Amino acid sequence: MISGIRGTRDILPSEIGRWQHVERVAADVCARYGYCEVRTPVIEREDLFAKGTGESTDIVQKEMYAFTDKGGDRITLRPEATPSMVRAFVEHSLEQDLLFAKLYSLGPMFRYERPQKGRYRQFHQLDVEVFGLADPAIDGEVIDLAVTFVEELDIASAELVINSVGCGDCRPGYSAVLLEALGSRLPELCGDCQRRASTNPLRIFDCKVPADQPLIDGLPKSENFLCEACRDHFEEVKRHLEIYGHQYRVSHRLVRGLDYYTRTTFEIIGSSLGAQNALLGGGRYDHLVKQLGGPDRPGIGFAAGLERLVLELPDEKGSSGPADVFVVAFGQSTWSEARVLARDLRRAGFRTLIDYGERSSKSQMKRANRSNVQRMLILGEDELASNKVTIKEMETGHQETLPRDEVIGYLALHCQGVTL
RNA sequence: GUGAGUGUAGCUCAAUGGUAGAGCGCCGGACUGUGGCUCCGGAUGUUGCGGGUUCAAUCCCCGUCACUCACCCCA
Repeated sequence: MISGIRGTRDILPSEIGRWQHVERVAADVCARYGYCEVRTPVIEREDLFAKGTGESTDIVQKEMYAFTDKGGDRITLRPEATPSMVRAFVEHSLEQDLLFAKLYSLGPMFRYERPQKGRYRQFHQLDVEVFGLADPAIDGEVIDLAVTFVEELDIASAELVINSVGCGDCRPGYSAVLLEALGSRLPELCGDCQRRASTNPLRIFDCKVPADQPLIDGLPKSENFLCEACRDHFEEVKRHLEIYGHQYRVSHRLVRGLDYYTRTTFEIIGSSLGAQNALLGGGRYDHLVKQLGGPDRPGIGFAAGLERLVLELPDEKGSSGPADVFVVAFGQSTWSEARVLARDLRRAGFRTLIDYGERSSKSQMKRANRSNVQRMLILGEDELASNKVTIKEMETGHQETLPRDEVIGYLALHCQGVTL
């Protein structure tokens, strides 16, 4: 037996309904907000992520599935979608074609990490991106889309957290302020924090080591060090969230791990996910498009982890419901007609089951019962002779015999969600 | 990459240094034209894999793989 690869999973029939539900809501919400779906390849040139995601990030340094293909090119399985979306936007000059470059995509990403609750090596994201709009109104609308998406999935107790990480003008100054505030106490922090102090001081705020918290809590808050433009932008984003009536928490500790973020960052946190608790996260990236060789266009977007959303979905969501009808052949001579009947019902739009192997009527009915079907349609020799069928409702046990050409009419009345 | 815990039937789990059992599920029958309830019968395991200790290992030891959780990182 050859098993699946570590960190990958099979999504089985018992779970697929929940996935389809999440994907359907995602596509639906995006369409209502004016987003166009795009699908980009799962393989890209390694450079795209080195330049886009950032050479210094863990994702690029140690988590990419990268290889040399037969032509000698360095290829990688995409670890995130944003650089691909930027590439597609630039490569096809989409800003010429679209009134607004509002795009979304749904698909698998790959990172070589140790699997954990809500974290897999192949995982799936909804990726939402907007190019060319710097107005804080779009920040507000993107966040509103994210909140609406999570709400429409009926995910309870999700929390919206926002922050501004500033821009190229003010962030270096703030980093320096942080280092200065830490000063001689830096060695008191954990090893990771000391490493962060030299690579990206803001990320000290990500630290979860309990002993470090008092010192970190005392650090100067980013809000007080934003430049005027960034501060105004952030205030406007907050104003828009208030227009929409969304609850949010400002956390100066929300500093995201990717290099390209500027100004607005946000996350929606789930409640039952364990350590990997971000349902979705994103932010503004005003220099990424240019950095990847495109025109100087701002961008903003987020990625939502579908595994995590499926995990947080209420239990009853996405159950596909029982089939409409189970055709039971009573007697050896009725099988051919029973199969034609089942075929006709299927063509008429009803979810129809029928047994195989010419098993006894008893065992067919046991299967019908086990299949949780709503009703049996019994075709026996008596019915065959009179061109009728017997319909038995499983729940009540009520049954009646009616002419065969009235069956579809009967089912149309009694089945839900059928279009004829 | 680091740490901890766990791997026994399809599922949930027992068991003992002497080559494994229950419940649920599954299949059949009682009930040959009526499912669910009940009763009766039946099938299924290289005890994750490899090695070691031992007369003998599912149990003890080592390795490995997988899963789970946490670190790291992030969706």
